[in-house]
Amino acid sequence: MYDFSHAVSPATPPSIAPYPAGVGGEDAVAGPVTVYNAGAEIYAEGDRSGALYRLVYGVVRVYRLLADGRRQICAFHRAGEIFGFEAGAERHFFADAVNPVGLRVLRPGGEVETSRELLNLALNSLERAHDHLLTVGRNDAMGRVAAFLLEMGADRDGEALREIDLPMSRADIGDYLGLTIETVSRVLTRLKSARVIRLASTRHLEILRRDVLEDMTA
Amino acid sequence: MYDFSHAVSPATPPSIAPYPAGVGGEDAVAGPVTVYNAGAEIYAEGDRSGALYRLVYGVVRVYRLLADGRRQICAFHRAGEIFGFEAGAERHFFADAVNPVGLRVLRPGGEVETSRELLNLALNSLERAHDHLLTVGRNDAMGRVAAFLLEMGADRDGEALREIDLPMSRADIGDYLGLTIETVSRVLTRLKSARVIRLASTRHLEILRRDVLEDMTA
DNA sequence: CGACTACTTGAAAAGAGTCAATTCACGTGG
DNA sequence: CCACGTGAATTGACTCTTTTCAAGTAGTCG
Repeated sequence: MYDFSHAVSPATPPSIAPYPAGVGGEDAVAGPVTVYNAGAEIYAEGDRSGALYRLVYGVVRVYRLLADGRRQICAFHRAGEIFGFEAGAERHFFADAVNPVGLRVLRPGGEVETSRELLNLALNSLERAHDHLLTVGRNDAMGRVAAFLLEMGADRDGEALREIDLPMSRADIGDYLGLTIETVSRVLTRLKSARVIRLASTRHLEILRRDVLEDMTA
Repeated sequence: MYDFSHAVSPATPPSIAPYPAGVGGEDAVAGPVTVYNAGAEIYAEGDRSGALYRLVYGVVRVYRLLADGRRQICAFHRAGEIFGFEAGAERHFFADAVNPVGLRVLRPGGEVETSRELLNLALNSLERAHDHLLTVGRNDAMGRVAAFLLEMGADRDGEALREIDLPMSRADIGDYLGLTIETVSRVLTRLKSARVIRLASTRHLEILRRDVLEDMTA
């Protein structure tokens, strides 16, 4: 089930930088941009899978929900990224908008080239999943938050950013890293006290000592 | 980019069984089986990627090594499984034989069908990675070990097995689950005391109460 | 039989979680 | 424009789990 009721009709398709070019390349016949409000669901577990999405702006969280309400966020996606890969005919994940989001639905044809590019995209997703597993599996709370900040503190080309906007809540960060919100908060406070970061406000920070963060990630 | 440049052209498009079907089906003109001793390296970080492997028998561990010696095992592969997917031209992982292993090297051609099947295989790997992330991210020690036992206590069709052989060490299990060997050992002892499992020997056990294990996984 | 490695067990310490109380930030309405 | 209410974030005190460090035991291979 796909609820578009909250989706506003696309304003103007913002032009975006070329990158994982290919499927739904920018210059190609780009479909309309669908817009979602913060918190709006993009797809849910049980939905029929198949469609892929290219994020034009905003941040999307992809997650699983457990019977007891616990949540594991698998990934945060940002502008330019493509998400929505699924192994089966049905979705096993939920995806929704962290903040206002605009995206394009990609409708892959059956061409050779497309299939290859899909493979590359899937392999990139796989790599990210493994990186994330490493973060969660082999780091203490400090290391996980450090890894998260470094991830958010780099643009898509890996270029380091000094200022970071965190559109997601502490709860989102906790569910991404396998920590409680209290622990996330305490770690950020410690990093602030140690002058590794500067917290301009709760959702906006500056990295003062990137090297220290990198050392924590191990 | 997925580099097929070194891939040899496929002999005969193998007929494929339904499921993670595919590339290098058993009955097709299968290449020679390469044999590895326990502990032998199949590939290493930095090796050129591209080749895929189909495991004929034995268990393979795929892992990452950190600068300080910590290790994160991403997956254990068993007979029938295909592994070796990588996003770049170079491998980011190590793979070696847990016990004596036999495998076939798969050489994908560039055909449409092949590329599609590769995509399916990659998506299955992705799904497994996400399952593993969930295990490690949202479970305590008991839950992780329970999930591990259920994983090892099922054959490739998901059929439940009562008796389990664990070819891997406690250290392997710990590095797979993000736990220390002591914790793994203690949890197994607790499960034994609670008569959830029976430990015939350190590497061989029997699941007495599968339902209890399932409840722990949440 | 002896040496080596894997595994188990125990006690103490560290880390993260839980519960609870504030504090903060922001949007709403007076 | 300010007061208030709501949800988010922080902080504190305490508990519980897991790690760490240290023996000790069991298996295995020569």
